[in-house]
Amino acid sequence: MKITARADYAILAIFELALHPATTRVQARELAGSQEIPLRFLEQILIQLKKAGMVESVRGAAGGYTLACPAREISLARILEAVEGDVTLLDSRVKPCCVLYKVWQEIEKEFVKKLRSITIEDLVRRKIQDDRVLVYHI
Amino acid sequence: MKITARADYAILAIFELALHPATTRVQARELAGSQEIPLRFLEQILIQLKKAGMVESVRGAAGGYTLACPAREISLARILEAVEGDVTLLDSRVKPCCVLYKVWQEIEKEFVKKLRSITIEDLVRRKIQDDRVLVYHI
DNA sequence: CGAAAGTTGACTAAATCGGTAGGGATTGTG
DNA sequence: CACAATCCCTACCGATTTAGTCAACTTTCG
Repeated sequence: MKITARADYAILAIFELALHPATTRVQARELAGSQEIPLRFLEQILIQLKKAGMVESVRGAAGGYTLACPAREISLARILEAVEGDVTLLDSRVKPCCVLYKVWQEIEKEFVKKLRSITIEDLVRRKIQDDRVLVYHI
Repeated sequence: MKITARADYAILAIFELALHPATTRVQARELAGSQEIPLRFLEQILIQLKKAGMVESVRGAAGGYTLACPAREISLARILEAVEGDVTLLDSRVKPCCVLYKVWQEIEKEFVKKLRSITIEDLVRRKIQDDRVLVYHI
């Protein structure tokens, strides 16, 4: 019932990408550095995100990553699905016959709905707001 | 992000106990049999539930388990806390500095609130209703 | 006392998690 | 062209968690 480090990193990486202008390429090394993610581990995660169509990459000397679609189209649910396979509370072991099963399904449905409603754009907007509050405060 | 078998079994066991009259003792063997839970594994779980004050046990030849409090006072959250230690989405690794942290906390809060609102009594009520529907249907 | 039942702690096999490592493919630069 | 920087792919590894088993012990009823 825990968010995995993998998922956490994936969200942070995409978030960091979204903070850069859409046209500039950001290198894995830079993403790893700014969010304190082990580089080699992040590279694996980025491959998953690429396969899921959320980031694009350019190889070679001046290569790097960019978002493959608007931040508004990338929800937390989408990222979790990409790196964890699926976003479900029950695994296949549980039999769909009992009362409890229905209850879990209800809870899961609500949970996923929430995850689907929060996008990277929301996170960016929140951050900008937070930063502004901070500035006012000084 | 999965419910563990342990937690699932714990809820099923308490649910099964709640289906019996409050005064009758139910043996671990019987609970295990009716919910298809490995007996030895269930015994471990029952110990945890006992320590958390949700079940009482009587040893010896005519021993067994009973609920230690009304089914209405046993929420899913309480059971999960008893067998899994805590009900949190983030582990301590995540640093509370970033925007994402706040978002996770919001989601977690909502999730736990839901788990706290569903009690074993609710499950029993639902089951009775389901069974009645079934009877009507025949 | 003896049988039935609960209790406990140690143990284990398998899966998952959080990474690391090596090497190959691709591309800009000198 | 050579080379360095970068991404990509596969394999591996140690620690932890999960799911469960086993043996031995204690308690209680008859």
